[in-house]
Amino acid sequence: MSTKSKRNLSGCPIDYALSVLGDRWSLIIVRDLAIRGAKTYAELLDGWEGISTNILAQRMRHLESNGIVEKRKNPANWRSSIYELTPKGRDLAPVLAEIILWGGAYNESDSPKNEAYDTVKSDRAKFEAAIRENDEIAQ
Amino acid sequence: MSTKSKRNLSGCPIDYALSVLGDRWSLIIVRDLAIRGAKTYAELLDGWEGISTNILAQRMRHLESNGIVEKRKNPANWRSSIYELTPKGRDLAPVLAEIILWGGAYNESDSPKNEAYDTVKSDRAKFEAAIRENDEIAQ
DNA sequence: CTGGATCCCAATAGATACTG
DNA sequence: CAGTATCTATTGGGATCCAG
Repeated sequence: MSTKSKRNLSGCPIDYALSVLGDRWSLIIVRDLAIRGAKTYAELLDGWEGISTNILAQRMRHLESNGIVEKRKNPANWRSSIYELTPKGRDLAPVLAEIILWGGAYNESDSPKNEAYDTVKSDRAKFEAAIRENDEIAQ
Repeated sequence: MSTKSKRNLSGCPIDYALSVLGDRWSLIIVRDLAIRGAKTYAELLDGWEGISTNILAQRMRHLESNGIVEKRKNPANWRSSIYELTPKGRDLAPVLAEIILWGGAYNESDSPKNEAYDTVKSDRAKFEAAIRENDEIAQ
């Protein structure tokens, strides 16, 4: 098992980013935490795409060990945990912004309704600030 | 087989981008075309990370069918083909830029020597313009 | 109940050898 | 040079099980 980082041989910053986020699910999870306001395992499971439990658990471990997310106890409900982005994770805001702009420009299908997707286009600084401050602009 | 797009159920622009680029290699290939000046299959094979031949062939087909790259004959050498980014592919420049900035900020290892990585930091517009114009700032 | 772990099985990714 | 063929390894979905 081992949370061995998927190897970043070249030292290239893109390769490094891919070693942390370069799979089909990690960035979806970041998106759910950053702009959909998901906070718990159950909320992450119940996303738009339907990740399975084993993959989610594995990715959360990977993201945690790479300093993207942090897990803490929910003070309001001791049975539940709260996941949140670290500053390193929140620094992905500009990456998310550019991906949303590119994906929005070339994807034919309609985006799901989410204020954030409009915000990126109309006021990108606001979008990024919201993620950085962990304010919810979401859903 | 089939170059079936890896499914973009949710319509989310991020999910769309991931359906095209969300694996360990596609963005590496885009990087090699955009900033390392690779143009042929052999040059792509001979990158910093060492992709294997079957994966490269498969990804090139996927990228081509998703409108990111274009293949044409090399006018100077009829036995060889030239791959290049389409405008859609070159529009990934801002995404690459943000990834390089993020990866550069958090990756401990030294980046390989490439002018482009310095250019992003010092003059981002120049970096993006170079990719958009298909000028080589590379290696 | 929430947050997983486990198992089974299908589908993909990948290394290496080889070919038109 | 630009791939394909083959074989192995890893990932992923879905159901179920289990611990706090």
